Amino acid sequence: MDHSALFQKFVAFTADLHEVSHELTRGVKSEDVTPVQYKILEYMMVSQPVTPSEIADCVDLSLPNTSRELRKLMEKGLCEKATDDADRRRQLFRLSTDGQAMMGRVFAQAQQGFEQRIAGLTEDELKEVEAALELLQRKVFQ
Amino acid sequence: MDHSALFQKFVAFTADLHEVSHELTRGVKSEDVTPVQYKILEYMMVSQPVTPSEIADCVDLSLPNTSRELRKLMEKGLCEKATDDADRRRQLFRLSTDGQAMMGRVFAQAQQGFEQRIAGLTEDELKEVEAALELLQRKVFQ
DNA sequence: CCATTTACTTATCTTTTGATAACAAAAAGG
DNA sequence: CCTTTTTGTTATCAAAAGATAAGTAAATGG
Repeated sequence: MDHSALFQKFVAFTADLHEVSHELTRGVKSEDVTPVQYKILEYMMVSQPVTPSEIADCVDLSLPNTSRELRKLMEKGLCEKATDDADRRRQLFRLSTDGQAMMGRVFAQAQQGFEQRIAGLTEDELKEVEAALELLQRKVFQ
Repeated sequence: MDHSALFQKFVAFTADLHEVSHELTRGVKSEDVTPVQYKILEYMMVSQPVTPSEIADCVDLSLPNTSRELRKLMEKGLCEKATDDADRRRQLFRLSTDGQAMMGRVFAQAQQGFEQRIAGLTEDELKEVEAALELLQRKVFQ
């Protein structure tokens, strides 16, 4: 198989997915968070609680800037901080009730957009989609 | 099929792909362009020539800000401007020789990273990957 | 103990990005 | 023609994000 052609398809695919996911989360701008702050909240949504170091790693932010954004998120009442009892240097951050609610709304809206996209598919086609997602993750993303 | 479960998988998939593509284009930071400028160059790479309006639409930038970034890219010698003869209001932008060369390097590096990821796959598996990409584009991205 | 390392914070400054107003030139359409 | 619309530019200001220096407190490891 021609690896270059496959790479081209991968690039086009990536561009398309990026556009779709951007469209699905478009509504977030109405809420009062910046893009970087949203990325932090999204990360908290999937792995809670998290330390500033973990966030800095995964969101690709310096530790001082992570600290600043976390402070802003706390001021907005979207997340909470607690000291780790096992290691009192570590700070554990999690979404507050409001933060959970907000991210819940965002995900619900994204899911609704996703549902519309797959609305016309049959059961068999849905299974194909699921299989394709799993195959790409397994073979390409590792 | 459970649509919520499928959506969860889609979210995880999107996050993974985002991470991979970020890793593949990591080396661009060494070149002297900002993230927004890189997006413009990437867009020019796939569709040339482009007008400021088209860029503004696709890269999600206001027209004044697009104009500013295009000026910076021209100052850096990465793209060129020419007036459309058919409609002299329209400005046609394309990559300069340097710009082509730079994006060529970026794509070559990304392709190299991609090759490593698929290095262990058999011919049949590569065909599966290609089929999965096409299926998702057809059924979900439209 | 005590020096060193780790985890985080605060403060400050620069760069990048976003938003808006005002303008110019070409085209479109009576 | 002459008004209106389209396309793009320039200028300016504010907000967001990046970078770096300096400092604190807790843990680690002789």
